[in-house]
Amino acid sequence: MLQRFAAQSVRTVPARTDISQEGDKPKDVHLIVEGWAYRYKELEDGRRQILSLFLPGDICDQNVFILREMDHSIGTITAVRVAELPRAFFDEISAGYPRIAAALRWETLVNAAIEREWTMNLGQRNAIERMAHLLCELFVRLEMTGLTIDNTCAFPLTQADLAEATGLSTVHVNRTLQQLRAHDLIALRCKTLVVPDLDRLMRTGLFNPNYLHRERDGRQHDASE
Amino acid sequence: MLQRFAAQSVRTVPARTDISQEGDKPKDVHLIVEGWAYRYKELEDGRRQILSLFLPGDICDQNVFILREMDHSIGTITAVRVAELPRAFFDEISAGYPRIAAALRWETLVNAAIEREWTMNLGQRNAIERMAHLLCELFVRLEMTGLTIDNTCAFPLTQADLAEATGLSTVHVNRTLQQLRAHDLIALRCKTLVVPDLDRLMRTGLFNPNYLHRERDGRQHDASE
DNA sequence: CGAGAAGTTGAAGCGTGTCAAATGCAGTGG
DNA sequence: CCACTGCATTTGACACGCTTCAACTTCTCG
Repeated sequence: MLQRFAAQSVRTVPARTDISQEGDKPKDVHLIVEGWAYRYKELEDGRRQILSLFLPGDICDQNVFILREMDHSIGTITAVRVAELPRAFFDEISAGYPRIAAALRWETLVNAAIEREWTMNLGQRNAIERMAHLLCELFVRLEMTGLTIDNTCAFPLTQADLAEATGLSTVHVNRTLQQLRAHDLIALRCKTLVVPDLDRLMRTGLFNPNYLHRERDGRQHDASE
Repeated sequence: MLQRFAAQSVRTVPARTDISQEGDKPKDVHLIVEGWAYRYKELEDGRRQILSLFLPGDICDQNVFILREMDHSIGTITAVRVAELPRAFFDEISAGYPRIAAALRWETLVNAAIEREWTMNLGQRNAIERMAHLLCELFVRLEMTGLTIDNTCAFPLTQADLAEATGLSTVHVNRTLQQLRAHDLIALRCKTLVVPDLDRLMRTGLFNPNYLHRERDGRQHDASE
């Protein structure tokens, strides 16, 4: 359903490039068709925090055009194919396609829930749990979009990226990954992640997938109830 | 504009009570009319994280009824007067009141931005910065709703609450507050916060208020552009 | 084949957490 | 009005998880 509209204007952005920056006037909304991107923010002194990761199928900032300026930046990790959804697209949807509008609202809610779980992660989990949790989340999200094969998925993040996402230093990320490897919880080499036993990884990350609301992709919501 | 609808069903919830809990089926959306509340989540082993604070005028979880179950809980800090907004309310708005619908979407976006700034806070700022930032945010938000008098506001959070919001231990919260007091950045006694020099507090918290999008309350947005 | 980026390692320091006990404060009942 | 209870705040001593710094190694790619 989205595909039809999305096909409109797809462009390719190279790896490690900003799609939009803090302070910009928001224009289009971006749908990630292929590749990985991330939302981040930085302090004056250079400290950076990755706030969310966008995987194929994710919509970056629904409704942003309502705001006067962006309060964060969005950058790519890999080369990314993005569809640019103009404001008119959303107006049209909300005027004539209640089912799709509901699906979009559902997407927004799930993204918010994911961001909250990240806050939980940073506030309450220690390094190992935090890393395990992040890896679980990414694996499960990729699985939902059919981007895993058995217990394997592509994993383009560097250890420096993981550090900015988890609020740890790169050195400690390295040591944490080694610990996870030592316990056979993951294998991570050559931009490829293998999770031999997802349940065990979930347990070490205190990962409870409820917040991803995997029920049935949010399509039924306006139909039922 | 909201008042009219909100007046419908206002009820009072005592302090330190859950309004809704993780796992519940979401029903109504809550508008805080008076008092403070918070969104939180906890791990199996009891660690708790406060994810957001709701002040008078805030709407707790727009559109939640789209989800099958709550992925977090909401509880009160003080006694709270809440208006319960039924699903029908939102349907009505989005059908016939585009301006209000836009204002509601704006509210959602600002809340999301605030939650993201909290992630930034937990991931990148140290104890002093973190605490200073949180106090700045609360002070400014209260100021926006006219709930400050000069440089003073009510402040019902306990140090244990602050600990759960900042991801610090209560002991360290206590020491951090003492440091802030020692530098004359705050005075905090008897549930009252005084900020003698907001600019200095902002600087020590690396606080940049952009993310609150204070421009003009989001009312003009559907009119202009 | 060379150069820069990504990953790895060790040693030392410090910011926060933990534990435990003391103090202060508010509400309750006698 | 005072003793009693329980919660919030404060303090000290100690432990440890994580950061920092700096060097080294291994990959990746032109």
